[in-house]
Amino acid sequence: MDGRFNNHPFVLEQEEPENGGDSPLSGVINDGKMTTTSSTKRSRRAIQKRVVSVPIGDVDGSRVKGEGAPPSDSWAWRKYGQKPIKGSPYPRGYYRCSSSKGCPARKQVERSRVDPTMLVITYACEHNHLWPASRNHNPSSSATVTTGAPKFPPEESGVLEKQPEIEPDDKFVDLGEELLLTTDDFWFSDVASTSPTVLESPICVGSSNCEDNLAMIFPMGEEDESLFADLGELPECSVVFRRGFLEQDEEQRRCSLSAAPWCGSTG
DNA sequence: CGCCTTTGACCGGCGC
DNA sequence: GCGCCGGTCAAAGGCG
Repeated sequence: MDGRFNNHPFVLEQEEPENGGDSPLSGVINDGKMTTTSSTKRSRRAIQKRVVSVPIGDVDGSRVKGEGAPPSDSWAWRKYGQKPIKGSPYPRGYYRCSSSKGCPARKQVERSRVDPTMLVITYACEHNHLWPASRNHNPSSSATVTTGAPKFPPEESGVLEKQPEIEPDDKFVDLGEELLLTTDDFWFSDVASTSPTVLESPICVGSSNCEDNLAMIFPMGEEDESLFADLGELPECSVVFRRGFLEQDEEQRRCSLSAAPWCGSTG
């Protein structure tokens, strides 16, 4: 994982809260209230998340609403909460995927403390449905998607020009009980397709599972089937998610902004 | 009419 | 055991 993702000048990284819990970042999923099925004993902090830094200039184009304008990814997000974060002058907004009712996908949007011009988006949980389902499903009827209508519908994914490496195809195909990944990485396609300047990288710092995770995310060849089989059993969240530290993210960003695209490849 | 945003309250987890 | 902080839910209001 030596910065194999440092293609992005900005940052992103997620880590495991092994610090003992100093991370100001807390998990999102695992809320026994709603998703008791998973019943993962992991504490909130143990949740894997993906942090993405996005220049506000790129996202605010979709819908500026005060604090952190939710980046316009291809999904419909509904804000369900906002809270001031200790130590941060900016509040954090909590968004939930509104494309699908049962979609566990969530994300936290907050402005970077160090770089007010940057938005730190923390994704948690993956969408359990095809692309913009429900309302935004129809490109022609692109409703008032909170953060933007599906810019790159699966069918038109081929139009992608800015992210040739990313193919926002169907993130996964819901075959009943299994979630099949039909493309490289749903997370990527989701985030990447959001804005051309989105910076995100699934960096697994000092994580032995790193490669494993990556394997789940990127490589998708003939082993797809077997992989899918596994995915079907694995909670999507635990498959591709990563935990992260906003704190670190900021620090790293700071570094990246300073010089290196990304410092502390392994924390 | 339906959906989304906003705000306050409540709950759980973690640290001291 | 207590206090603090983060995260989520629920209700009300506004807008399309």
